[in-house]
Amino acid sequence: MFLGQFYHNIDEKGRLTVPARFREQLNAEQCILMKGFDQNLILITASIFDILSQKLSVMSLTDRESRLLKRLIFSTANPVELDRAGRILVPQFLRAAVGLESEAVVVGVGDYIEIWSADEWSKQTEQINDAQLNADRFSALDLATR
Amino acid sequence: MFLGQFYHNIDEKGRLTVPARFREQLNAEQCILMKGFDQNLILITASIFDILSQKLSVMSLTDRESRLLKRLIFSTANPVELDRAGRILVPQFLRAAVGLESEAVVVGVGDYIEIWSADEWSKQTEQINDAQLNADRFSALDLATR
DNA sequence: TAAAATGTGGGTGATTGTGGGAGAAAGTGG
DNA sequence: CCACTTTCTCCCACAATCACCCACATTTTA
Repeated sequence: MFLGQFYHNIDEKGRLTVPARFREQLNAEQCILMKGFDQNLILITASIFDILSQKLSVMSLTDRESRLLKRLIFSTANPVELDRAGRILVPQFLRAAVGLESEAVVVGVGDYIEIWSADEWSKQTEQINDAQLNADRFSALDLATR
Repeated sequence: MFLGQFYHNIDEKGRLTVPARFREQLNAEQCILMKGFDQNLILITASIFDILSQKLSVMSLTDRESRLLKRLIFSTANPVELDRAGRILVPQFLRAAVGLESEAVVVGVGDYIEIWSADEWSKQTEQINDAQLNADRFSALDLATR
């Protein structure tokens, strides 16, 4: 499980250090880097990506929305590997797509990892920290410890 | 069960001593430190956190609210361990999120533990101790001894 | 009163994040 | 097909941080 948030730099070559805590889970198998559904990138293991792609492949070709979704996922997906220092290379077109320059935030979201520009992430946390909104969201989750 | 409140210092390295009374219950399994729903942090055992994360993990990636909810929970959660002196390391971004500097209050709240900055805690106790408010505040909650 | 437990601080070696250099591979144009 | 530029891959170096250990004063327990 991927948890927490880490502020890391992207260097001039487009390399991004993956937090050490995440590496062990990622190094075991191949990883996919793709565009997310918000202004972010998603980094997932190949096995989780397979689950997604199987769900996509049963969707109908005649449905316009499902074709769009397939394009979004498959056309932006890139296999990536960690180098010896635990970094991935973020392709230029993905950096451009989400406004990633030098400051990035790597966020653990359970089964997968999100990568944000520092600017976009601070916009996110503003939404996340809106207490009143959260009260409503959590009531939907029925959050009890027992 | 976690009961009581304890004033402890956070040192320059961000370490916080967990009250000795709480340690035995926490040492038995891994713990998660995450942002709470008020201006505080929450320390819970992994087994309770798992209940939460399972509800979140089955939610769809295509639903905007689900993605926000996952971010809200997972991005602030951190696995922590007690060092030999019974302390946890509170990540810098969590300290910043709730204004934790040197003086902290560790509060037992039954199934979990809350961590407050001394300032925020005194605001809390003011509310709790405000008799005028308390007269009717909880009337909607059904609390009986049998 | 002695012994054990607790909260607090600091030192040290290992790990982590970051930057840059050199050679290999790939794309480009003549 | 060959030179040339650009990109990528692998390697090393360094600074900052972290995990682990020990020391010590104070409080609690026997």
